[in-house]
Amino acid sequence: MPKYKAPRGTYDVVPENAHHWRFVEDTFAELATSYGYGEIRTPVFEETDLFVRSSGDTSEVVTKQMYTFEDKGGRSMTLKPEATAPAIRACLEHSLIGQQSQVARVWYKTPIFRYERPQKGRCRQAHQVGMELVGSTAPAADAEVIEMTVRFYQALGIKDLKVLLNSIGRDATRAAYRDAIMSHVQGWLKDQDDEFRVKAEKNPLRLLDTKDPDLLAVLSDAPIITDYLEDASKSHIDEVLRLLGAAGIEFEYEPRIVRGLDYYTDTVFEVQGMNLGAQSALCGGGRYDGLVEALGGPATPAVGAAMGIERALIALEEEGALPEAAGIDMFIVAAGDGASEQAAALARELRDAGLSCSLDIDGRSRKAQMKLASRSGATWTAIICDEEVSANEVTLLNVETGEQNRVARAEVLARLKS
RNA sequence: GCGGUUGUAGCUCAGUUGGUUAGAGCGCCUGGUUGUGGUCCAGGAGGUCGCGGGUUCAAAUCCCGUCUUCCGCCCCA
Repeated sequence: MPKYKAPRGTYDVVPENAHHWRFVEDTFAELATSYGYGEIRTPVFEETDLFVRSSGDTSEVVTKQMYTFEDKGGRSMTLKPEATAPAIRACLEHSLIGQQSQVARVWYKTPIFRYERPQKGRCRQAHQVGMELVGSTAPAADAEVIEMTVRFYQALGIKDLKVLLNSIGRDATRAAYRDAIMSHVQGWLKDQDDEFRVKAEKNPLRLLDTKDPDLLAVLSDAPIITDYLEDASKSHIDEVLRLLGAAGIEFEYEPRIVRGLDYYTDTVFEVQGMNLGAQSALCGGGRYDGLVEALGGPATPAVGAAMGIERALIALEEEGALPEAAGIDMFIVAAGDGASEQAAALARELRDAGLSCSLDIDGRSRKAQMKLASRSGATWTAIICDEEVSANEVTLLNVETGEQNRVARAEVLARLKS
């Protein structure tokens, strides 16, 4: 009916739902703060090259999904399709990292933009929270980030999930494994259409997370990347697994997990929800020891993760774990001569004292106002009608208990606080 | 980007083989009854049937296009 609608793949968050978002965002902010992470905010757009460099110029995101435009100065800009590269860029720019042995821990909350075919849990403007731990090669860094993601979902109340973990090693491992996997699928690949051929050519590892049953069958006895790991990678992931075990984190080692962005090295992981349909990934992350250098900084190790807010909300809804909206403290019902002035004065007094309250401003009937009070979810209803005005009193109704008292106007605040 | 699906009041949906002023429930507003939400009673507002074109004497209903939704693929958070 309205002429204008939110663009395809976008949506509005209205007051009815906004507290769900606040819940997820606040939960993450508190968690990250408790781990000593500081918040970082970066622009919604960056130079296009930043993302091409970081995500890889053959990645799906870069080749097909970016919102790229030329600004009036002729520069190519892109709405951020992911949050890690901008965060690292900002850390470098402000010298939060780059000094020797310097470790930075940052968290963020941001929209991301990808031109995709919308589906449930997949929007063109999506939102993520996430963190980056930059400057450490220690397996404890990987473990810390993974532990944080798990505790995040625990804190939200999402129970139905699993943590999938893998190591994809470094360049040498991937080169060797790429050859191994290609020769394994070669026979099958010959009879396939271009879709698989192109994919295999660009990045054979991506064949691993296919849903195609034929390919899955072919892959069932394929070599696994774990057998190609170099000693350093092997001992690194072993230690990560040991630390997670010691922290009581449940996970599955899954050699078929790979990531879509090219910058990952060694540890990669994913948290999957159970009820999300095709968009099962709640969270993705891993180690990216080459990214800082690729963005022009000194060689600096790093590990991080990003969690989709929309998907967390879907998971919460599926599990019936969305929080109730908090009501205001008081609704003031006023009817009769001088009542509305009294009500306005009382409202000011309450607000000065840090309490929230609302009232009717359109002169509705007492019944209508009582209805508004009920719907507002207020803990208290104050009634100021003729009798109360002349006696300089207020009737206080505790909505939960049904208890009701007339108290002197001056005592209202004290009564609420007791 | 590919295949499919959806679209009628704020919400959930009816609307028969094309046929007069497009309906219901819930919600919303007003009044009445209980000093005061709830209940009950009476009344009311709100839709160019996603949008555009076509066929027809006549289109929510048939055809074409387009947008949107959701599902699968793809991709990923």
